[in-house]
Amino acid sequence: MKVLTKKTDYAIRALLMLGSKRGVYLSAKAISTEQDIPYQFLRGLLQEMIRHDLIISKEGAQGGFMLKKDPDEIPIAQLIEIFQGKVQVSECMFRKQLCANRARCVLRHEIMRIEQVVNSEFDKVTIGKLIRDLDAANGMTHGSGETA
Amino acid sequence: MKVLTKKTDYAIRALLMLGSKRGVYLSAKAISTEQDIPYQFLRGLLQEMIRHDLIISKEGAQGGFMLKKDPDEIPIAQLIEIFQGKVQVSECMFRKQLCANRARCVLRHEIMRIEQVVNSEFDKVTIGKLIRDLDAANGMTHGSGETA
DNA sequence: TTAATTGATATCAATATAGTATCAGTTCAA
DNA sequence: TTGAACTGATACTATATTGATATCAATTAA
Repeated sequence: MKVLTKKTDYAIRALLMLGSKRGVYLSAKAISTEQDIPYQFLRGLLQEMIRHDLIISKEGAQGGFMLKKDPDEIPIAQLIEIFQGKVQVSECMFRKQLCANRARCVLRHEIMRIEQVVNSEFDKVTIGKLIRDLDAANGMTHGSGETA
Repeated sequence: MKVLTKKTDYAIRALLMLGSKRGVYLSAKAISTEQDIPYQFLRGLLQEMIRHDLIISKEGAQGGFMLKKDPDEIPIAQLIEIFQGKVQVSECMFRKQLCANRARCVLRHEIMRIEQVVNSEFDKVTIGKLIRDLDAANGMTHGSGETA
């Protein structure tokens, strides 16, 4: 069971890079090279993140991408939702079988509870938090701002 | 993001049925009909569960399947692992990028922590617990042992 | 003007998921 | 002792999802 697909993985890494260099435009090429993400694939992801108001872009030479939102307001739960769809345990598990003739379905309830736990965990981890964790780890042995 | 695939979903339902009728062999056909699971597909799942020592079978007329383990010792985490593979956040997320030259990787640590939370939640829910929840719900309006 | 860039889309390949078909072997019961 | 009701095993097909590539137009800075 793969929790994060490549799309989400790549998107997080791109955002970490954008979040580490605020105020300047980073090109898709630069991100692709630095993070070892397939160029055209990454561009699709960046477009998708523009549509979701996470980043902005500037066209033309010296153009690129920049964070639009505060990194602390980008939980990875949101990225999972964008690139993998909302967390759902299964389309309508148990419903036909068990919930047909009663209002409340304990199984579905149980399953939904887990769904919420999972989501809340992914909500706690934001791009901002990851950047700080990363800086702290880098700070032990390197100057700040590094990613490798 | 789909947490349970059809395989896991069907397997859980089959086990709930087997767990509700202990001591008798239920045929794949009976389970398939009752639970509305594609017959041959179900048979594959049952074989897989035999291999994992969850159930036993008896061949021939009046044959079928029976639980081998105590329902309380079958967490759905195990079924997810069997039919969808171990829960993993991503193949080796962040490792190349961030962990190359240091022992500890805070990001990976963060991600692994979530992995454990998810797993522990799925460990808490066993087939036995689901059967009891189900019986309790049925008991409110029906005789016990019903599944629909 | 031109090289560096994004916007938009079309296409493709690989993998995973879901489902079907077939045949051999076993067992119960008439 | 035969035949129907079963499981064991395996091969196959269809569809969806994931991962990746290619192309061309439009924009911008130098």
